[in-house]
Amino acid sequence: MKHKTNNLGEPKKTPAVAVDTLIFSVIDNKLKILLIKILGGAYKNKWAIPGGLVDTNESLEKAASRILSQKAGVDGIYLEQLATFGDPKRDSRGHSVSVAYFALVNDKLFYPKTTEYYADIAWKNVDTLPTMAFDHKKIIEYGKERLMSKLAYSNIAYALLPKEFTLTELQSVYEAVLGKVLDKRNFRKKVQEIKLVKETTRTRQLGANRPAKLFIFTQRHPRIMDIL
Amino acid sequence: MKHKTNNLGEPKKTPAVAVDTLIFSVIDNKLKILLIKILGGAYKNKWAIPGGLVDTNESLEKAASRILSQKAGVDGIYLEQLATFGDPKRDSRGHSVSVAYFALVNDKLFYPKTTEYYADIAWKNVDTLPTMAFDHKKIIEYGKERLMSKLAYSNIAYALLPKEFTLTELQSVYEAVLGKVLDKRNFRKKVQEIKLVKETTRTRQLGANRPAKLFIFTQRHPRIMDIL
DNA sequence: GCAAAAGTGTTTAGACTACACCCATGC
DNA sequence: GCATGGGTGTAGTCTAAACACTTTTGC
Repeated sequence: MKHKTNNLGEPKKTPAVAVDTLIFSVIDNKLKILLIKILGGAYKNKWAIPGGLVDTNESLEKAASRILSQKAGVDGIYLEQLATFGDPKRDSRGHSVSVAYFALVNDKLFYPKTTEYYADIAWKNVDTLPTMAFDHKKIIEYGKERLMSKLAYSNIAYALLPKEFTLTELQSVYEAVLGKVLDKRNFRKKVQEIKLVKETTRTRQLGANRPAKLFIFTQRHPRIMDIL
Repeated sequence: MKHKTNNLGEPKKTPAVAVDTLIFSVIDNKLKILLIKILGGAYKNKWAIPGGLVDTNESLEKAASRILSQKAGVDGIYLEQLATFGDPKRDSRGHSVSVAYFALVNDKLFYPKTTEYYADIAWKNVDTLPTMAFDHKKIIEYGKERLMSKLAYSNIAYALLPKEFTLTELQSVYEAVLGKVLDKRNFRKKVQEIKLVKETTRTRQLGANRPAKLFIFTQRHPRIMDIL
């Protein structure tokens, strides 16, 4: 906080500030995370979560959005701060403090495409990660825990689904994140009782079977509520 | 994360990194926080939570401990990361990112004494705060929320109490933090059922009344458990 | 009429809430 | 014997969990 200066009046040396963002989605009933492959340098060809340095006079949230937009082509998604990692050895090239963010997207919204910044970009299963650069494996584990608990006590699942969805789709998002099967009747009863979702008049039919009612979230803004 | 450099090979400019620590305690059945009064500069005589800049090659936790020890004479307490605040306007003197930590102490352990770094240091009621510097009021509110919820689903109350305590003392810590009265019978039943505490053979007698059994925490390390 | 996914209720056990009186002590 | 805080049990309500069959559709 206090901008102490040394006896030369120069600012004291502090670590660099970066933001790194975990982008989660549920695809094919699996919890996935968007990873990038590093182009060059000490960590060449290692996978990492997208991130970059924060500019002075830029807020952390703005930096996170800017970096995601510039480097991964991802825009306008739900973002929430996760935690800050500052171990001096987390990056072998010098001390940087990373403020980790946590984002949820509905995969239908966008397909990753490599940019000039990265060697590759891809959705990876969260529980079979490739070798990760820095302390990113730890950050992902931490983020997964957060996601699991937020799903249980808030409505953020809305960020993982399209506007309209079936209750089966909603349930399988929960099952993919939590890694366990849920009781269909109890689940449906609960999400309607607590007004997490409400039904529309529309239906969707995929195969040769009964059409499913389409539902929407009662609120598409983060809100605390007991779900499981 | 990535240490981008500009075309001169100089490191890109990022904000300064500080840590600020919320030190909570329950004193006289009130939730209090340890505040310092700033000595000079733009925020002279405003109150703030103790903090300071992080050195390069110093971890955030180490920086927090060091600063608390140097500047407030507080050592060896429970510390946990709260969140990071990075609004460019949070400090009028320049952009700094503050990693806020959250500490709990048993007031019996120490009495604040002013150091050369501050004009004053004192315990203040959390719900009647003086005018605060920076965005510290917001940080305190955030920390109070965290404390309230952690008390409900973990055993961290141990950090607010001495080794041995009565159930009445334990209950009033909960009541002070949560700001509401709890049912004595239900509270006692619960904390023993879930083995949050266990009784000792010792008792304590204060006034002209029945002596109270003394209890200890079953575990004095952070652990998740449903309490309320 | 059959395959495939959607949809729907009831029972049971455990947890949480509300609530009032006796106990041990010092003076 | 009275004032003070310590200590205890039960009944009613609510919530969570377990569980299986009927419906609608396309072919």
